[in-house]
Amino acid sequence: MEHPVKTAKTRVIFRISPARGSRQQARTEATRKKLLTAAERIFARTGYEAARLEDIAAAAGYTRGAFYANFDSKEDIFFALLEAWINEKILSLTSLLTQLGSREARVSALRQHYLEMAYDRRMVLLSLEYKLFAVRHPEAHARIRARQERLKECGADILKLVSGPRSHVRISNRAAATALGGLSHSLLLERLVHPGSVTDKEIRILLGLFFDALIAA
Amino acid sequence: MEHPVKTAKTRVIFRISPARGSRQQARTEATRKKLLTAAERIFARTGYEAARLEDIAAAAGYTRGAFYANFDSKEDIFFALLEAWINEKILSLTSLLTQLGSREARVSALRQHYLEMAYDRRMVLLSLEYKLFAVRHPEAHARIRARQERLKECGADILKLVSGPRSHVRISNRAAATALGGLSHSLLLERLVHPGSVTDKEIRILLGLFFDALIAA
DNA sequence: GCTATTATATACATGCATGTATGTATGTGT
DNA sequence: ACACATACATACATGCATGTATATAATAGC
Repeated sequence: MEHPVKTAKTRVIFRISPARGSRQQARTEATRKKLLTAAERIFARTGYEAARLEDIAAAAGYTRGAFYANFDSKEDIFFALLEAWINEKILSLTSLLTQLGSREARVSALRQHYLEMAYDRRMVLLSLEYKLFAVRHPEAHARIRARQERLKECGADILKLVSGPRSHVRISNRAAATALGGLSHSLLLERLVHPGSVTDKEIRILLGLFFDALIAA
Repeated sequence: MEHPVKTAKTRVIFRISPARGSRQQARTEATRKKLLTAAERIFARTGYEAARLEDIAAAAGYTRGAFYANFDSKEDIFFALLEAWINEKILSLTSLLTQLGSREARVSALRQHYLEMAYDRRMVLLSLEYKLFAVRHPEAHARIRARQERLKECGADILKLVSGPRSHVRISNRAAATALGGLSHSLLLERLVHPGSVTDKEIRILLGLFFDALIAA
């Protein structure tokens, strides 16, 4: 009716009965959220392709009925999750950016941030899923790209704040942020594949080494 | 017969009719190889899960019949490909290791090696597939781990040759090799996702920076 | 050249995940 | 309390990839 176009189920119901009981609305929102966090786990565990909708629903405590009441397809929830996830990430990054004191405080906070990235297993795996999906689905490329772009810009802004004017720079802040995130992710991935192949200490040293080299450059 | 155990189809036929015409043998070997290189392309393009056996066969110029004559399953060819691929990689690495002249020559050759890694699109995607597969299939973990282990050891050996005794070292050669490979891979992945987000020049600089920092450390 | 064997194709059966349609129960407005 | 909408479950239909069994084409030995 109103939407012949294939749109994601982002609460079209609002329009139809705007003043519906906020009780059910809250309930819906809750299951939607549960489904999203379940999807986060399942996608990270099994990967996008192998993930079954039924597993996602079950992990949230529902059946596929609840799923299809809230999302259109696997791709739909995949993108909804990306949206929610990136927003959250950006929030935490900008808070890191704004509540800064001295430059030194900023530097060490940022250093800490990249170090912590190397311990967020779910984030690494999910992030990889989105990147691989983007590479392999050119039509969806733009959507994913736009999201990750915002995150990267955010990281670059922070690095900029930290590294000062970067006079004799040959590397953009964006590239530096990318490289730091990439190194962090790949080190964690390595640990996931070969636990114990790289020690905690080594990760800290490697990341610190690279971080300092970039800041200094 | 000899093998009740579920073994990959690695030419059991040899035993059964040892002196069969080498004509057919060559033919079989050729299609097997074609299937493997096709699988390499398809796996890299679409990922392991989404890859269809029929596409692999078609990409090699056959149908699924030829596939099942040579391999047992998707997993079977996946591992066969890993085997072939790692062996090839190790060969090229050891050749790099042996044909070395001075230490300087070795260093620059190794630098070059890591730089080139950042342009081998197929390798990055494939490598990720194997790592993700290993993380997600604990039962297959060991097989993959063993292969990649050999490769990493090889890289570490080379770094060792290059970096000398590493007196005041806090980072193992293994970890350093891992980190370099990881950075290289993640930079290329970034370029695949966001072409143009990082320039060629920046990649060279970033990798060089990190490489030098590691050698110096 | 004829038979046996191997290499590949074709056709069929099965399973499984998706999506849809319908059912049911719980909440909501009047 | 009644009519109705919403949230979710259950059952069914479909499609598609896998795997297997059978058929055909190519090759080797005699």
